[in-house]
Amino acid sequence: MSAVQGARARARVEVSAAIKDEARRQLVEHGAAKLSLRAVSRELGMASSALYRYFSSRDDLLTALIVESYDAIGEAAEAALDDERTAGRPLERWVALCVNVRSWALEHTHEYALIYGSPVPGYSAPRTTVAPASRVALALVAVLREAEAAGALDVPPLPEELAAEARRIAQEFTPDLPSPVVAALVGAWAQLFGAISFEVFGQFHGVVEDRETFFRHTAAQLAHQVGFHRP
Amino acid sequence: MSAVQGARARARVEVSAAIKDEARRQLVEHGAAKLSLRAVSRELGMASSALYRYFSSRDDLLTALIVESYDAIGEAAEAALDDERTAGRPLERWVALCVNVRSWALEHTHEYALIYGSPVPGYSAPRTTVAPASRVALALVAVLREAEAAGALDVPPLPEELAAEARRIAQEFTPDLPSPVVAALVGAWAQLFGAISFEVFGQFHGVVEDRETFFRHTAAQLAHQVGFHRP
DNA sequence: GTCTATACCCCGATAGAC
DNA sequence: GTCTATCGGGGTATAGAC
Repeated sequence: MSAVQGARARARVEVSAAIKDEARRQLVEHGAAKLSLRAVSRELGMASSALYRYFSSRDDLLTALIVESYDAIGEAAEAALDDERTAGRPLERWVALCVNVRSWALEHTHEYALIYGSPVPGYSAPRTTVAPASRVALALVAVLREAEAAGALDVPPLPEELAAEARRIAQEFTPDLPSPVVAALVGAWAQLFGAISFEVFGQFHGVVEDRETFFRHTAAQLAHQVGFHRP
Repeated sequence: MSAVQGARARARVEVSAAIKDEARRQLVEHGAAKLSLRAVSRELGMASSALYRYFSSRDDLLTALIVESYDAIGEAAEAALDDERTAGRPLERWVALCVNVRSWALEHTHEYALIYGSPVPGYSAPRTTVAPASRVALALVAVLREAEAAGALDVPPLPEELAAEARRIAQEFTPDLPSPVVAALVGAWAQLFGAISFEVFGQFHGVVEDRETFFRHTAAQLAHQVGFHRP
């Protein structure tokens, strides 16, 4: 206990953090598939074998980076929920949330690629990543709840073939929202990341110039898709 | 000329094709970042140095794979334009095109990841990839042209801040379509691949079950976004 | 918890013989 | 156009001393 163990624990998290920081730096230069414990240890001035006291394998380190990335983008999304400037205006809040997510992605393109790009070959994410991975979606749900409470939502029409699936999804994740809204949200969620990925991964090069304006329009469109009244 | 040179040329394309096939197989197992000429040569029973007669570098081979992937998904999209069953029904044709693209992606997940997933670190695509990369978008444009000619499009409303950008994009790529339609198309294009990527990369695991029905709905929604009348 | 040393693998690219 | 040999790197992971 006490002083000694406290100091040891502190040292442990500090070294752990230094390893993750350096690993993130290498993500930028070489990508997730080539993340290497040896290179990290070299840069940190440690023997590679010492790292195994902190992360039991390369995949273990990768998992830590993935979880932290999901948490960071999730926090960016959640920050929009606490912004008083948009209190009581759910549409603006929706757009702000999308904008926050996009900004995080543009500022952390390699971490974004890690979680929303191609899966890392040979790596299989453990269940511990599931909860952090859903934070953005849950933040979107929170905005929809506010919108629904404020009467800002029309339930979007849903083709019959989709009704059962929509009910199932709503039942499992947010039974308090109308199932067509939930189905529309899942679609909008995927499309939102499509817009962000195209920008982050460079597909808009030479096509879209004023990308922020363009993105705000996309976000507003997606809002309409999930039921927000037209502005 | 003639017989001998013909035979040589034939042999050359055949070996080339074998190399690319094996490389594609390795893409599946190890991903683009780890594509290795040595591994390919080993599997083919050749010396690694022999491969350099066919591809001057690893990146050169990667470029060939990227171009062929773009061409293949582009062909899948274009196939929808030749389908007589949807002649004269542009909305159905739009949906069919999207469905074709999705099917190709699901059947070639690793090639899809190569072109629409995270960029390969350290690799920079040469200009030769640009034309193949735009085939899907051009096929979407072709459907919109048919729809416009058939009077099946309402011009979607566009916020003022976007008007200039929309005109610029339309001017550069398809001046024959109304600029708001073109702007909406760019958005829909990105969102379409968002829907596909979420499915291909596994984000719908445990969320969406009947993915084909769900996708058709998404495609129809995107159609509406670019101006198709409601069904 | 850190080190050195080690086993056993991988890679891109080139030189020079045939 | 294919080969062997080579240069000069890279990696995961473990053993065993301190």
